[in-house]
Amino acid sequence: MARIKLHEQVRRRIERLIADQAIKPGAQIPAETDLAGEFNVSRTTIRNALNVLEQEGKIERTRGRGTVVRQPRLGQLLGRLLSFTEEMKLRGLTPSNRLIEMTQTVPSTPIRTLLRLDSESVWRIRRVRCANGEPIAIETCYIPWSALNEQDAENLGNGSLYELLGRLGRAPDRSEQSAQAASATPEEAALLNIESNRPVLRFERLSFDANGEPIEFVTSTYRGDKYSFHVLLKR
Amino acid sequence: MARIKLHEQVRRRIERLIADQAIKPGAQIPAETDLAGEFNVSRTTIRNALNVLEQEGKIERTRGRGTVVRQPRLGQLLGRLLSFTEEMKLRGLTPSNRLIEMTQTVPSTPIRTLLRLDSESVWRIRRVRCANGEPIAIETCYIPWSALNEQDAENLGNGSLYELLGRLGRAPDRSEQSAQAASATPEEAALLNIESNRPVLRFERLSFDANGEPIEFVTSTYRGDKYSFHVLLKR
DNA sequence: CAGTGGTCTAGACCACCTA
DNA sequence: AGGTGGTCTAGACCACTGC
Repeated sequence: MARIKLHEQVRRRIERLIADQAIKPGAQIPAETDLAGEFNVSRTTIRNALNVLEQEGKIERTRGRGTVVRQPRLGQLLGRLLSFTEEMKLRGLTPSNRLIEMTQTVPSTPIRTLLRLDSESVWRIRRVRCANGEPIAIETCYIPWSALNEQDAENLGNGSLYELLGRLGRAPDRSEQSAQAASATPEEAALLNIESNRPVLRFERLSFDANGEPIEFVTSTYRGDKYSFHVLLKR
Repeated sequence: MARIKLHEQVRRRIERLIADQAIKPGAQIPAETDLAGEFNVSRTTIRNALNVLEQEGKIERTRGRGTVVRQPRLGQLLGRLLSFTEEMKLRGLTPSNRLIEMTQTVPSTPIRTLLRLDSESVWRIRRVRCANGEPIAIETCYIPWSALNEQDAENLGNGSLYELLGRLGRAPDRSEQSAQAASATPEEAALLNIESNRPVLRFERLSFDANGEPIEFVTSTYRGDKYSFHVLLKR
């Protein structure tokens, strides 16, 4: 029986209120002390929950004034680590995948270094990622061989890799991600159904499990015209 | 007399230790309880300070194991709101500016809406941003007229806008930023000293002061070959 | 002025790691 | 078993807002 953290329970209940429009965008959320009383937890726990909601862009806090529900204005905000599947669902799109390649190889030295491997092999998984059936991105993902057996790997045609890794006890916990603008190579252009040299967003992501062990290295190429990346920054 | 927050004092002292290599990358930082004893503050205060350092990518915490100084591996990480000037300094580059345009205009409707203006005019400031003398980005920045007088504005050729706004009591506190890949327009290409249609990273940023009032809207176009954007994401 | 979120204290127990 | 960071409590005072 998995123990669910208190502040997570609180967060979900408030998220639910927002999603159901029980508290409408722009409207005020009860004060932190009131929430603490209602949920029968300490104010610290309430604040932990609200910190996450703030980071996700769902609420906005102002000292002396209160906390209000934000009306999402730009696209979906990405302040936390999400899988492609999760992200597309958040944006209200239906994700799907097309598996292009799934092989076991020994990767290049830089990738071996990032994944802290010597000469072990990895799974190399290439997928075209679609939203509402339309190709949005190409993802090439390197998973240490030891993390995945062949049978598990077979389900990846449709499923979420993060979900799978979670069931194996190696859920991603944090990642370093970089983004860069580039031109689509002919191969990318063909897979994404765009012309060569059109602008694309290229991401590299190195993810770690809760032990700080590298669990995946991913490069993704997103169509420049169909995708943008949003963050909330605090001073 | 400005009151400096306790956790900020603590953060700076630890940052100093890291910068001076008194604690080397990979080495362990004293436990939170020990730090609390040393600095004579509560553990909560220590944790507030460490949270920021973690978000900035300077330390890495693992439950049961401890906290170590991260060796920066990718480029500079951007988890917090920085000005161009600050960012370039962090990357060890020398920032400079070339002012292209500085006018007072009434902006288009979408920008008026973002800045919550009716028909008031704004300062429209276009600058080429350079690192070590080389053009890196074009920045077009819209500041509500009321926030800046003509004399202040004159210093912008060389100075930091954020510093100036801070002195006027309207320092940016948070911002919403989006990033997109695109092709350089002929004008952009000329200013950035690249060919037309080369990939660029286009950012839009809407910043707010501590009262939640919009203080600037900025669009920036960065050379795709000279710039990438890094973030640390937590699950 | 009362009410809000921001900061801070001094404890406590837990989950997890290393030895 | 002892030490670590993660969670949580029950208080307190402060800075700021808006009436």
